[in-house]
Amino acid sequence: MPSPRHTAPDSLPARIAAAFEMLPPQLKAAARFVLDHPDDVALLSMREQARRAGVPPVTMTRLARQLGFADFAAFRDVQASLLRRSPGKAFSAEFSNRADRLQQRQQQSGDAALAGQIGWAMAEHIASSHDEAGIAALVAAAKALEGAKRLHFLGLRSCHAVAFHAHYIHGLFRANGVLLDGAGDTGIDALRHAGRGDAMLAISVAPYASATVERVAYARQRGLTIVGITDSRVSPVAGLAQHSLLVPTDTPSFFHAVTPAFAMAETLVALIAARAGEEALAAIRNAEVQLGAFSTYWSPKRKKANP
Amino acid sequence: MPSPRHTAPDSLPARIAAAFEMLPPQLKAAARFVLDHPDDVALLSMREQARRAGVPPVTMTRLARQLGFADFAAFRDVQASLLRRSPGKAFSAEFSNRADRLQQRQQQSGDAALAGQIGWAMAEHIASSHDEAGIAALVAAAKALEGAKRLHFLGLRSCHAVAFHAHYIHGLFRANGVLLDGAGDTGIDALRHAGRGDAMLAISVAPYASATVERVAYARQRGLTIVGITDSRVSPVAGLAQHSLLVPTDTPSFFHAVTPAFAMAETLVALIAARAGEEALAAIRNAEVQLGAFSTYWSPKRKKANP
DNA sequence: CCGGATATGAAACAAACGTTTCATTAATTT
DNA sequence: AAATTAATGAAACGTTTGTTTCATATCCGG
Repeated sequence: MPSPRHTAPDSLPARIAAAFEMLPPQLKAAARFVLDHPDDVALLSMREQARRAGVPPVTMTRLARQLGFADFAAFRDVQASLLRRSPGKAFSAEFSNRADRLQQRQQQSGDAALAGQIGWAMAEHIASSHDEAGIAALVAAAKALEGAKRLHFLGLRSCHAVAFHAHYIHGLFRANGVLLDGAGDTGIDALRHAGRGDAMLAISVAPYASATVERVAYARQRGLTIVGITDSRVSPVAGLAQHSLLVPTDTPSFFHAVTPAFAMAETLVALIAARAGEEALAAIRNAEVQLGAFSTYWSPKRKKANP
Repeated sequence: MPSPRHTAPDSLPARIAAAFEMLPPQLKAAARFVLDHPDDVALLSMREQARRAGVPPVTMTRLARQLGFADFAAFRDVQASLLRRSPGKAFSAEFSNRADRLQQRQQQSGDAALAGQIGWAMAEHIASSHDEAGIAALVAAAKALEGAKRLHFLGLRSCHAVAFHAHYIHGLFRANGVLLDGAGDTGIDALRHAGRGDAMLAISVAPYASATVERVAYARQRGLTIVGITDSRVSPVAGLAQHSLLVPTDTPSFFHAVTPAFAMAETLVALIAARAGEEALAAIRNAEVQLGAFSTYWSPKRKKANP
């Protein structure tokens, strides 16, 4: 027996159900199968579905077209994306609306399509890395870091920006952060005096900078608690870290996206701040005030109102 | 894309991870892809997975065998059954987790809820800033920047990481980028020799660093083309830039999220690279090869298999 | 009962699939 | 150094895929 599912008012299943009565008998048979076995659409070959539905293969093609898709493949793709555990699924209708729009956009010209896809990929990556399991890992990592005597930030090359930023915002409420940026090859010096009770946040995505790996290994050996933000559970730093925060990095562009790692770092530090309580909050406010005294920040000038 | 996931201790992914170190390099590449994209195993053709993993098709067959399956099909079937939402699964934690994920999230305790909300906000912000209008602005900005003689990157304080990163990835395919980081208060020097034909990418979100505003104003006066990544139509930088890319920055945390600005910068540079064509692409590849020659990047070492 | 439409499935199709084979290269052992 | 084993990818294999084509069957308004 098929598994009924309650669906959003204008979802694809709902659309099929609406069109159902208007279909010729054979297409109805095919549509019935699709409604009752939505998962199979993406997981079985079209011919296999036809077999199970008791219709010839052509009918599946015709059904897809009848529903407004160019292909059976197009139909299948939609079902596949609904099945993926990663993305929009976890999130509201707002998001899946956007998914639809993205599909339309794919037909646009090169630049716009590329930009749209990159943006979408990043949003999805962030959403998926902040899912249930990701958040659990995040909270655990925050707990592991908050008590550290010194917190070292390490990220080189494409990941340096992430380490830099994490260190910066961490510095708004805590004075025990150390950025291991290796300017003048001093990257490892601070670690000489570090040991048990200290911690490190290491960011590393493919291609992994070997200097990062070396330093993490060194830190590990010295007994630091290590949290890694990386792109695979088998990346070199994932192997060395007590806590690994995994972020997807692939994009339609030629670069690996660093944005998801950046997002993860921002969330992590925010979490540490939150756990540090009112004291930290006050420190953040205080930081801005102090900087304001030196006119670090711009403030709007009054203009004359129109007469 | 793709999404790494944190998994139960004895699940299939965990088994793969365990066997991972014993595998020869090519199989590792394949295994890495499988670990990082478990959904794709069931949803993509084997050849497509091989393409994405950067290995020849045979390797996927070999991987499946190595893991103890008779077929790639057998392996795929396991992954497919993990993906199905259907009956047998209906009682599993997996299913109900998903169904109620949003609701649960709201009831979660402070830390997890906060992390979830931050993640959601960031994903949302990125998606919304890559909408129709955002993309149009992005493409226009890329066009404006691609022809510049020199391209200056400016971002201070919380935005420095963004400028740094944009400069870094831009440097992978172009040699005309200049980072105005102002170390030792040299921030403005490079601008003395800049003028019409040059361009600037300025990143600035509230609270706006006044030094950034000053320098953008100076650049504008010297005739540079200016693209701003900022958080408001009425921010000081938006008023000075020919092209403004707007990013939302509010979060449930005490910090302004810089992630959306970071994402915008990454997309922008990717777009410039794409428009620069094959030449730029080759340069990017070349950059990685050259760095590889100095062993900048880590590459996996083989380990002995069990006797 | 006819005539023009719609509905249907068998067969043929190119394309893509997953696998096998085999020659070559890289490691390891003798 | 030589001998042996493991690892690798190109090419070719026979399947299976999803689609097109076309001839037949069915419907329905005259």
